[in-house]
Amino acid sequence: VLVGNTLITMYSKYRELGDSQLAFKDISRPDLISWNALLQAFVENNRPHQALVFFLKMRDAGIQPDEFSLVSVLTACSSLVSLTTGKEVHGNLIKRGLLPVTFLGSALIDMYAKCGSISDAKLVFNSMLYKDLITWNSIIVGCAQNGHGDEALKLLCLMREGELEPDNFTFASILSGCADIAAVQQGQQLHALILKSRITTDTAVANALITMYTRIGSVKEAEEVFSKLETKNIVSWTAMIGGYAQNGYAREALEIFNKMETLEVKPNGITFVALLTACSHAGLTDQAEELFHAMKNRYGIIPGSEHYACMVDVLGRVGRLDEAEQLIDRMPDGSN
RNA sequence: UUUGUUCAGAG
Repeated sequence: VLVGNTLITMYSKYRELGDSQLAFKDISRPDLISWNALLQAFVENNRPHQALVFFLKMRDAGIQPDEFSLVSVLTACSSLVSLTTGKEVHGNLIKRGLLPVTFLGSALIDMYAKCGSISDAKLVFNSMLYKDLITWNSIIVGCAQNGHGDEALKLLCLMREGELEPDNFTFASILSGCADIAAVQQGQQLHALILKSRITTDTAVANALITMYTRIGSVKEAEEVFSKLETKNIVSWTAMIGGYAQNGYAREALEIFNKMETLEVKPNGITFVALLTACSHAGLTDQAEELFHAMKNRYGIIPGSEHYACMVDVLGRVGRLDEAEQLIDRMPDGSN
């Protein structure tokens, strides 16, 4: 059993979910850890629905889920944005007298926040006696992602009044909250605070700064953060391209995309959304068509409805309405 | 041997 359980997890880390399932089947008497390991494998490999199905199967098999199982299934509810299922799970753990401590607590907060019920998230947060860094981060992220950037900032103050030091997760999400409400002053204050700590070099934090600055039109500041950042990832590049696009700098957007290509950084679907909007805002029809073609043929990215929408916009703006219509007819999701 | 939080996306 021990070897089998280890195998389930190992295959899951290597994104071989099928092998994890086989490893589970090969265990003659799977124990609670076996069930938990495969449940978590579904979650980690972006199969939240299968995770829920497996969770029900587990109960049918007479296995009482423990804290590990519940945290995993709550994570699945978060990614499915399934508030009703999440509440059911919460109700069950209340009935069983399980308290929302550490892992369970933050999983609940995260579930409620991701499902848009920030009031429930706060109830859980306030009911918790011991709050660690991740508990705080979970509620701060919840506020930041639900348009309550001001509350996120207040929570940051409260957190620092206690003995807890915010980390890169805290700053990245708060900055992104500031970008959403265009809280310029707070954002700059945070930037100053970050420069004093050694979090400056964190990629996610820098990426959030880039977005914050381009949202308020400070392209120069964003460029400075971007150029100083040594560990650029695809989000950094896409944020900068999108920042240029939103501020009308289509040429610059296309230029750093070329730079990306020469450095052999692989763009993703979101990168192309940013590029196509840059073209559509600037009326660069030919470039847009080239990019749309390249994304399929050179990069093997299947265009989604968001890319088709950009192209329809591009063609529509120059009066090529028939072609726009034909494109819609060829869309994979024509109902969009 | 199994569990929680962050950063980029169009119309």
